[in-house]
Amino acid sequence: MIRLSRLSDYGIVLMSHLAGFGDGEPHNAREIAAEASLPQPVVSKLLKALARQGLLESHRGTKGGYSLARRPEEINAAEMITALEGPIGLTECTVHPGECAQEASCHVREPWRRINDVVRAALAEVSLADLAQPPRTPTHPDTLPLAGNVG
Amino acid sequence: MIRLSRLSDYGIVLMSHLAGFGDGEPHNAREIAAEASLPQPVVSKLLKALARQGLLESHRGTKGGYSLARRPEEINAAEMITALEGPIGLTECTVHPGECAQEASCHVREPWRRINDVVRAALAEVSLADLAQPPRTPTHPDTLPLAGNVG
DNA sequence: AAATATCGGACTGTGCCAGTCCGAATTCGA
DNA sequence: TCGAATTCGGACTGGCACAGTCCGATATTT
Repeated sequence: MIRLSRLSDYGIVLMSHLAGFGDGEPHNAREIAAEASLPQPVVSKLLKALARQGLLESHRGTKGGYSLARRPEEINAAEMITALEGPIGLTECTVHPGECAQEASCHVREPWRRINDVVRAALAEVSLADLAQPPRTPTHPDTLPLAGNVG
Repeated sequence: MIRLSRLSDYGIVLMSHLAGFGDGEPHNAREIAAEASLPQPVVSKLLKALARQGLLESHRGTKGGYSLARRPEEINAAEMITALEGPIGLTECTVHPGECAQEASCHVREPWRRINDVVRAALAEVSLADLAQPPRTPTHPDTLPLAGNVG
């Protein structure tokens, strides 16, 4: 259904919570889980994955935890989704060329590729800062790319 | 993975084949299956679903089959996807509000709604005619909405 | 040394997807 | 009027990815 998996959705919520803290300090999985009202094992798993992909920095030990690897303005939705569930692509052939037997004769492939690029671009325009802010007061109201396209 | 299901992908390919025939005549499932090199039961199932959603007209009997309910220019990708796999929405709460326990306190919801709208709009701009045409000669080259946004 | 974290992976159940199949209803042609 | 071809509507099944849990090892702070 062109839907991201629930875990990925959670992951982005977690990122927005981390951005919301404002400090650069590490926060541990338990704290973030409580903040987001999500089960702690799930949160652990997601934070692990995000750190592995370079969006978070991990800090071991007693006062350890996770902190954003970059400023919220420098992290976008496309990155997060890619980190959480692999390359963005509506169709199989966009992500894994060559696995579809009828690629050569497929007339629909090129249009889909363009559509994919548009979706990807739309997601790349949205920063974590935009996601973390309350709806009515975005960080960069003038440059928020979605405002003009939505009714 | 923000991916449409394989069946939906097939469904759109089938629609583009039907558009490619050019005539308004009904074509049966076996013929279309052969055209698209897909198993016939799958094709049957998909055509059934598309007809049920009003995108195709079905004709029973010996010379029966399926034909487009509207002209290819009047059918867009968002419709086809919606018909094949339900409402377009990246997150659960966009499609089924009220099922997520933390909707009230979720800061990310509103931004996601805007992103959804952008994705949906992008898909609505692409007509079946655009999909069915060979890549380099779209029906409406000047109004094809994707051209400007892609590198 | 003890406590607290992450790290890395294995593990399991559930649900949806992909695909098949069948009987009934409908239409066309002879 | 009969038979053939086709859609229609639904049930059914196997497989696989997702969702979520758990544990031992490692690192860091006190």
